[in-house]
Amino acid sequence: MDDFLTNWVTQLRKGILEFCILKVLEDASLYGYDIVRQLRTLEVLVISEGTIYPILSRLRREGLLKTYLEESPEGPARKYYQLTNRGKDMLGEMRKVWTAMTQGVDNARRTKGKP
Amino acid sequence: MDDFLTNWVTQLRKGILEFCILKVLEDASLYGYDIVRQLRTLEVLVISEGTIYPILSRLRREGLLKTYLEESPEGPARKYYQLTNRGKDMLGEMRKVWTAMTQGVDNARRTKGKP
DNA sequence: GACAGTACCTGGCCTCACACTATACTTGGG
DNA sequence: CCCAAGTATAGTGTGAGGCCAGGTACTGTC
Repeated sequence: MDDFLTNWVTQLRKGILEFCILKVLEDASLYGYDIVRQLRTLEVLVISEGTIYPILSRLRREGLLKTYLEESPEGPARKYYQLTNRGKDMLGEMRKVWTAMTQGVDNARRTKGKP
Repeated sequence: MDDFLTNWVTQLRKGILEFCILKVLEDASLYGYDIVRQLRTLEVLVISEGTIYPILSRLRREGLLKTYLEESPEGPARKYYQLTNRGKDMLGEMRKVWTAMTQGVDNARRTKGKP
């Protein structure tokens, strides 16, 4: 893929990842490694662990997520992430902005002088 | 508005601005100051000149836009920006990614194990 | 016991949006 | 005549986010 386009897609992902992480956590609590797999099912959001752990830490620091540990039958303990009330509220606000943004972009074109 | 949300919206804009600029230039050549006014009509994309000129320079450097000067009846000469062929092609690619991305995000949720 | 898979995390790099600032041309008021 | 306000373009510094590369550690298999 073209360099410019690759880079653009990276930029476009900014903010969107946070949004998607909160969205997948809306229905169920998940652990980091699993979130990566979830998002990987969306072609345009192929990410690695190095990308989402910093995001998860930040979201926890901001009070949008809380965590608890649980032992795993295969590998080290899993850290589950769960939406807080503040997280749920924020997700609602973000959804509004997202809707406005996508609709706005889709309608973006030169406003004609007179019809 | 909440600090976190404000910042998130800023991040979300990344990449989207470039896309919108190319989009508004698809129908007609415009000069920088006018592009700002065009995009300001979209509530979520309120930007200032300081934001758009670096983007325009970059897009021109990348060969997606070309420019020509034209005198103005009110103020200094205007620099009009126009899509190149490469710009048109790129816009097409970006549109595909944008569509895939927005649809992907809207479908983002926990994939159920078994129904 | 070496390897692959699972699971978590950090540091440094790059790019972008934005606030701030500077420049320059035109028009109208004191 | 100068100064303020509106038009128009441009550069710099800061801060934040995504990502690559790398590191740690636990479990089961050949």
